[in-house]
Amino acid sequence: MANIQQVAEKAGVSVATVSRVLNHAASVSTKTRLKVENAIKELNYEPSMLGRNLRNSESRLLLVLLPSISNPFYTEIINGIQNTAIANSYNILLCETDSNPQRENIYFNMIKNKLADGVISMDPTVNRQKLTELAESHPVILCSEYDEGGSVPFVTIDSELAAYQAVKHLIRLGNKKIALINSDEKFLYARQRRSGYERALKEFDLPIREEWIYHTRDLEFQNGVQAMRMLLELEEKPTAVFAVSDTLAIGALKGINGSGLHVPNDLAIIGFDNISFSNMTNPTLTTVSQPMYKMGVTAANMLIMSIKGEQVESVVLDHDLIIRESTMG
Amino acid sequence: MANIQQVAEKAGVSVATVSRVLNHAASVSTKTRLKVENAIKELNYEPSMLGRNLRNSESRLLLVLLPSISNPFYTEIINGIQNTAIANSYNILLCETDSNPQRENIYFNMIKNKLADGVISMDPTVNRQKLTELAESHPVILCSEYDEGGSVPFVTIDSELAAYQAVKHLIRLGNKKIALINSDEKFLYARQRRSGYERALKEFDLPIREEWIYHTRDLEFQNGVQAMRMLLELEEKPTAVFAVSDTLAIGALKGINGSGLHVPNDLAIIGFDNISFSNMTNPTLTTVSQPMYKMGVTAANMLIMSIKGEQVESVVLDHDLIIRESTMG
DNA sequence: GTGAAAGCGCTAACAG
DNA sequence: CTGTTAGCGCTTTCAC
Repeated sequence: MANIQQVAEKAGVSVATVSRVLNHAASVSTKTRLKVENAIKELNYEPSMLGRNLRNSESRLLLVLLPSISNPFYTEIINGIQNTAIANSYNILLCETDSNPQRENIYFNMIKNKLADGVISMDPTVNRQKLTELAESHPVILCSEYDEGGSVPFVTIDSELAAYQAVKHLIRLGNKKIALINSDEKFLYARQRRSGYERALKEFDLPIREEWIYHTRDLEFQNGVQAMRMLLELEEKPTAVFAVSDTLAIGALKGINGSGLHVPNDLAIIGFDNISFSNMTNPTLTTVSQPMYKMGVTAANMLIMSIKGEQVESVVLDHDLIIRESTMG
Repeated sequence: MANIQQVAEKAGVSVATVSRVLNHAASVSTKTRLKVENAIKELNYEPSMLGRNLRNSESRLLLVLLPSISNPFYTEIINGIQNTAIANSYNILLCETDSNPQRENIYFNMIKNKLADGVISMDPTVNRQKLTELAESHPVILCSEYDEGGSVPFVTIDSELAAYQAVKHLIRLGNKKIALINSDEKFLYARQRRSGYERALKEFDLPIREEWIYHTRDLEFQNGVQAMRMLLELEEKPTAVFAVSDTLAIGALKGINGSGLHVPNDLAIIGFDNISFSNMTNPTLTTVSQPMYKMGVTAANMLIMSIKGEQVESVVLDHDLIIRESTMG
């Protein structure tokens, strides 16, 4: 691979001039530019980002941290991020942390090392302290999951309200025994969604029973299946289930299908996220839709502003309850 | 952010010594090392990969090109790649091309620019000529989709055989009218799977009817739904369907569920890929399992060997037919 | 309008 | 065992 030196020699100019041509600087005569452009073509030259980045100390790369790409929830967000990034001449680096602190460290170092200009974290398991520390000297945006009272800007939805509305929908359908399939309450969204669930129950004077609240280890389907099995073994079975993610809800659906009970006739289900698969299940899944693409766009725009040194404010976006077959009993 | 110079000053040594400590070179006295390590800690120093990479002309980053992260098929492959990469002190850069040549170009340039050391492409829509050209001077491995008769090493499965076996399974169950939901036959795997489908039919003297072969635009669920609707409108309806991807098969399942027909009693379905969803559908989906994790591991190992300058041979891995409810009529 | 030269942060050869 | 120094590829003053 040719370098700028060789191009300069071939064109019979200095490296400075080649650099000027590359960066579309004004002060190059047409004649010289043509010579340089020809040399570039002939040598099949491509400028090295490494040299450029070192010099400019910017990489035009954005890091996107996510716990796992297996949850389709992230797909649309990433599209939003990616399109916005590209529109601003940035590229994105998708980094799966698998909630592994060691991997996390690797990626944090990439930021510190100037291999990336900023980071959008969607990983709720991320080490908060380290992230906050990083955010003091580097652009960081949180997406979806965030830090209550923290200093790092975020974009998210009102999880408490969304959960409240979802559960209220179940109550209006006549359900009095409503279970919650929650993930680990170390996550803020899990605490918020539980809180919304409880607010709705309280408002309608329905009891909050611990045995109807199941906590899963993570958001894989299988956990939903397992949760549902447990709930169906109870003396007093719930007549409706609110799951904090579609993956869990779909697993729950599977668990019910295996039990001879029918959704929505015997049991109503609501999920959360509106992943594409939630419209493919049988029955289709009622769910809370987050504006995923918009979240991605917003997060990326915030990050890019932050990289430019501008101040950014956190954003709370709107959600929707998408009513489908699983609550049409 | 401190640089190596400042660390050297603080420690009262030369930058070379600091570099030695950073790279765990043997020839540093314990006393000096301690001094340097202290200085590093005090200054909160992190070496810049940019400087290092420029010097070493390596980035220890591997590019992974995929058309879209929305197909869960890629998830496990990526896990395999990622784990292998990390075990060899590489990191991966996930790049969604959306089958967009412009994005592709960006990523190819990253390779040329030494921002990444090599690339694994899983994108069947990738510009073959450009990729082959790139492969002449840079490490490139194809994963899953490959170039027949091309020079770029690949790891894949025997799609023709897998399709043949899947269709044969349907025939053995007594089906004589078997439809194929295929993707665009510009893709090699699509041509191969069709070929396997036809071989099985011929072997049992079953007719190959064009109206039972449906081509989709891409692999999104919705295309499967659409395909199934078309097939169910035929005068002579098929009694079984082989779809070349689970996403299509799941869509087809959805299409059937909406029609009042029953799987597997009225219609059997086989998919391809064994994505995690395929076990969550109702009924669960019979499918061809590709060794996705192993494919990822193999591809990554091949790429790393190739980066080291070693010769690598293409690999064809084994597949399995996973029999589930959708063919248990 | 163009060139010479410094320097971004780091490593490695060489010298001592 | 440690320091000096050149140089990776590029951009950007500063002269001319």
